[in-house]
Amino acid sequence: MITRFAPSPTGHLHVGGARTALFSWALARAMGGRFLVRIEDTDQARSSMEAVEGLLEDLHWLGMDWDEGPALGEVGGDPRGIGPFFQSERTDRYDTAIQQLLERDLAYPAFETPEELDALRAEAQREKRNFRYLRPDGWDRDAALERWQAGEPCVIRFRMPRSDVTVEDAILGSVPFEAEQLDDFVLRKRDGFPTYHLAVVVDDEQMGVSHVLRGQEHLNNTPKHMALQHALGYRVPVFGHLPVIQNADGSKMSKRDKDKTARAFTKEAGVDPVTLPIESDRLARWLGDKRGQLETSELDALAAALGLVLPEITVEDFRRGGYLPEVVVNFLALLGWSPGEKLEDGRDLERFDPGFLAERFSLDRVGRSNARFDRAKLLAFNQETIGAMDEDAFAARWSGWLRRYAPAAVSTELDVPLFLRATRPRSRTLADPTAPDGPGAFALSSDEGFGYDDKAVTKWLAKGDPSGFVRLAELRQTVAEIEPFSPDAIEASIASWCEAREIGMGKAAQPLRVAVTGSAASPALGDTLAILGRESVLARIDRCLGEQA
RNA sequence: GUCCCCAUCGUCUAGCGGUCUAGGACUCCGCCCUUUCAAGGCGGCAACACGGGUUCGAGUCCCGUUGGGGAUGCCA
Repeated sequence: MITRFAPSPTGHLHVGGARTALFSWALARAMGGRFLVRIEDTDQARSSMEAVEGLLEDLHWLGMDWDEGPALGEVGGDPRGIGPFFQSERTDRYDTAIQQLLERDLAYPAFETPEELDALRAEAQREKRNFRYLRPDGWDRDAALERWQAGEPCVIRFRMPRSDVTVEDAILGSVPFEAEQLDDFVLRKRDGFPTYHLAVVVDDEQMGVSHVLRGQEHLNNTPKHMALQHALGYRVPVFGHLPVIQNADGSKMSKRDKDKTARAFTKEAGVDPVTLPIESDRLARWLGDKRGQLETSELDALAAALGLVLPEITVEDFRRGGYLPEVVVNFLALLGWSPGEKLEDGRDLERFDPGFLAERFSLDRVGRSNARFDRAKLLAFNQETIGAMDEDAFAARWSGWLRRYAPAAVSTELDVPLFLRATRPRSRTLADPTAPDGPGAFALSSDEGFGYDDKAVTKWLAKGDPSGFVRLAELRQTVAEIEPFSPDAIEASIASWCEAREIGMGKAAQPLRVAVTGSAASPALGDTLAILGRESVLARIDRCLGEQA
């Protein structure tokens, strides 16, 4: 068995692609087969080398390895001599295939311009007809070949056989397609590059791919691919079409969602284009073209300029968001696959690592219905995994994330182990401890840099008899003398202070907490104060007393 | 419009004709614990889209309706 993942390098790996890759990888691993990666860069306008590198790194980060394909460290290579793995470097092979088809009159040049085709489509739509391109009956082959030979710009189309095709899908079963629905699709574009349809068929054959897993959005393409395979005398691989991953609103979760969100927001915001970080002609074109896509960097810049939060779509988005790769893999695997096993206590087995998938994955347990991507559940999985790690493992993961995404977030003076002890149980992602509104925010601002929550001040400091301010002033003295200034000693000292006055801990803890963090919620009091350090705590108490009382 | 796919709690799913008064997870809501917020423990709400068949028996099989999704590109 040979499976493959064949992304087009137009940006980071998105979650749909990640799941396709994951299932393909897991299938090969579970069946003792091979898994290869191929880069489908036939769209010259949109492909880039940075995207290739990003894609490979995303795959690697998720824990997948490939036996054949572009090299990334130890992974990849070409042991069978089936490369290159970039379609842009395989054009001779596509030309050969096209030549064969042309000679047998199974393919032919077509000279309509894109504009003419657009017009034909528009006309068909007006008349509520289905447009499909077919070679006319009285077509003059010699004349067409002559024009082609003369170098007239054209595309090469496949002569789709006028017969019904049934796709035997390993997930969906038999899927019939009527001949009337199939048209003479393009094999080679005007720019000389093959279309996806031709390239994928040629490469899968030449690379010996036996099982093709892909999203259901490709199901309609499959009869075309099968017809091509028959025409070229190729083997037909086993196809498996995976259900679509949907957004919360039920639409397909796609890379273009970022463009979609940004486009809608830009139009609505009604800002002067000159103030935006994108050249105005390009911006106008993008705004007017639903199919147009900006580069990731452009989108990020635009979002920043507009104060817009782009939807998380790519693996990199989730990595930046502080999700763990094994959790992403686990969650993605559950979107359309389940092990179908119960634990001893009657719960479903649903938490597993990539190794489990690689051992147990099978096509017969892949679902057929679309699945919505539920952030809440992903977050819950991430939190649970973070909570279950031992301290060192968590610290290592967290600092790895910090170095990559927020190297300046914490000062060198911070007691990191203590900080993490306090923030980890309150964190759902690696980004949470240092998030601006996260559980560790109080420790990351200067003594003057945070604001006081009015409600908290009123409730815990202004009210009461004696008031919180009065207690706070008394506590200041106690706090100044705690030795050592450790969580346990602080807790013990405050507790005995309360005991002596026969009052509950809350009467002391809350005024203190509000004074040093500005809010009524923070980690345990001992941890909170110890993280700040005595000096900072006293400074904040003084500030509070002076500013709020 | 046309073609294709799909249909169990709000969401992800288990269920492959009787063991289903439909199980689990997430979310949500209570209660406990508690110096706050979390975490943790316990409990609760919540689904077989509808209509016909087939069958002794249907969430499970068939057909239709409705609903959702995908495709309809010289993108992949």
